[in-house]
Amino acid sequence: MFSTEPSNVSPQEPRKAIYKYLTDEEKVELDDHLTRTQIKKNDFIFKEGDKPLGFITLEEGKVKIFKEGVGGREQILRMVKPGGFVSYRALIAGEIHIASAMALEDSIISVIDADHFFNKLLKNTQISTRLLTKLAKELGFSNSRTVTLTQKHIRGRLAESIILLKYKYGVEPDGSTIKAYLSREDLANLSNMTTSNAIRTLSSFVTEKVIAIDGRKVRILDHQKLERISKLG
Amino acid sequence: MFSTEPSNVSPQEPRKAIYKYLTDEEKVELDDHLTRTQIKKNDFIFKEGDKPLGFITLEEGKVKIFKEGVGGREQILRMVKPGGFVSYRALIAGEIHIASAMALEDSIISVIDADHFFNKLLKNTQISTRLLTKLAKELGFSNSRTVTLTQKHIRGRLAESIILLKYKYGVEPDGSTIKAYLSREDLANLSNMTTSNAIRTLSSFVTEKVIAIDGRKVRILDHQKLERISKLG
DNA sequence: TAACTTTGATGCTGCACAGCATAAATCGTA
DNA sequence: TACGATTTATGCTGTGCAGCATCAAAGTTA
Repeated sequence: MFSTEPSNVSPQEPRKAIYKYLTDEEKVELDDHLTRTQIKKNDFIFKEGDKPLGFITLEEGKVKIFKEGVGGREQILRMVKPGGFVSYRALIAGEIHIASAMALEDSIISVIDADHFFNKLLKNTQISTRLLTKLAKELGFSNSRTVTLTQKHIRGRLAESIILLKYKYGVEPDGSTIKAYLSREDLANLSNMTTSNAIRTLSSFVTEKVIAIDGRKVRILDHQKLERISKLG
Repeated sequence: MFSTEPSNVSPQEPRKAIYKYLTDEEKVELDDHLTRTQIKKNDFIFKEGDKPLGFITLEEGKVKIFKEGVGGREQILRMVKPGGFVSYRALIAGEIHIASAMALEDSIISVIDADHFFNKLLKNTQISTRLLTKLAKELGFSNSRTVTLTQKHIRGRLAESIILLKYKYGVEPDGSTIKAYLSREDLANLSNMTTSNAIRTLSSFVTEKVIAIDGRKVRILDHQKLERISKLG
C-alpha cells in the first residue's frame, strides 16, 4: 500500500530528482535558480502557515512533514528521503503550507524558486506528468493512512509505521535493521499514539520476538508477523 | 480549510466540467468517447480493487467515496457534487481503486474512456494544469482530515462534517438548511464514529440549539458556535 | 566529573467512545 | 393498509488508550 519503492537498491538516489528530465542546457539554467542549503538536525525548513518559497527537494538527510493538531499534538504525515520532495504540494495548490517540515538529521535541500518552477519546469510535459502521477499516488497514500490511523488498533498502527519506515528508508547490510533512527516520540507521532504507548507497544513487540531494539535501532525479526499485526490490528 | 468553494452561488455547475477548456471541435470529439449513465440510489459506481474504467465526472446527483476499514467499518473520504470528479485519482496514478463510489441519490455520471483521457484531454495543458492543482488541493484536504479525524473529539468531528456538507452542497433558500440529506449512518461514517454516537451527538447539538433536525434535514442555527465546537472539539 | 536535560521505561487512574440491547418511529412494498 | 425491514433513539457496560507520575538511563554542557 505504500507509494514508495524499497530504497535499499542503490545507496543513494541521484542528487537532483528533476535532472533526468532536462537537457544539458536546461540543467545549467536550473542551477541558476536553485539554492542548496544545509539544514541542521531539528531545524525547521518551513512551518504551517508559511508561504511556499519554492519547490524543495531533499539531497541528503531525512525530513519529517507533520501537522500540529489538537493541543499541539503532532501528526507526522510523511517522511522524506534523499531524492524526494520536501515542498511541492502547497506551491502547486497555490496555498500556504498546511504542515511543517523539520530535518530529522543534518540535511541538504535544494530550493528551486517558484517562478522558475512554474514558468520552466512545469511546462516540461515529462515533469508535469511525473508530478501529476506523484500527487495522485500521494493522495492514495494519504487516504489509506486516514483509514489506518482512525481504525486500526494501537499495535496495528505501530506495526504499519515500522513497515512503512522499512520500505521508505531501507535496511542495513544485515538485511533487517531499519536505516532510520527515530525517537519514540517521532514513532508515536507517526502512528497517532502517545509516546508512552509507543514505548509500551514496542516493548511488547520485543517480548513477542517480532522486532529487536537497540537504542533507536529497530531490527525486524519476523516481517510476516509484523504484517499480520498490521493487518489484523 | 475545505478545498471547495461554497456551492450555493449558482444552482448547478455546467454539466461537463471539462467542456470549458475545449474548442467546439474537441467537444464533439469528446462526446464520441463519453458515455452518460444513470445510477440508482445506493448503486456502486466502482468498488475497492476495481481497475479504473475511465475518467468519471458527476452530472447530477450525489456520490460518496469511501473505504472499508477494520471489520468492514466504512470511512467516507469525500463527497461529490454535480460538476465534480467521481473517478480520477486511481486512473492518473495507474493504480486500482483503493476506495469505492456509491450514489447517495439517483445520479447521472459521464464516463470518458481511459485512452481518450490520456491521449487527448491530458495533453491539453489547461486541463492537466487544472488536474494538477485539483490533486494538490485534494491532498491538502486529505492531510487535514487525517489530523481532524484522529485528534478531534467526537463533537468536533461531527461539527466539522456538518460544516463540510454545508460548504460542499450549499443550503436551501432559507439560508440554513443543508442541501444534503444523509442518513445518521453516513454522517457517522463521514465523521469516524458509530451510528449511535452520531445520533447522540446530533441530539445534543439540537438541545444546545446549534442545529435543528427534521428527519434527515439539518438546519444550522448557530454557525459560529458550530465552528467553535469544530475547532475546540 | 558533576550537574542538568532529555529520552526511555513502567505502573496507575479515569474517561471517551465502542459495542451491545431494546424500543419506537419511519420507510418500503406487497 | 398492513407487515416486515430499516432507521432513529436512548440506555447500559466494558475497555482501549490518554494522561499523568515516578524512576532509570543516556546524552549534553560546563
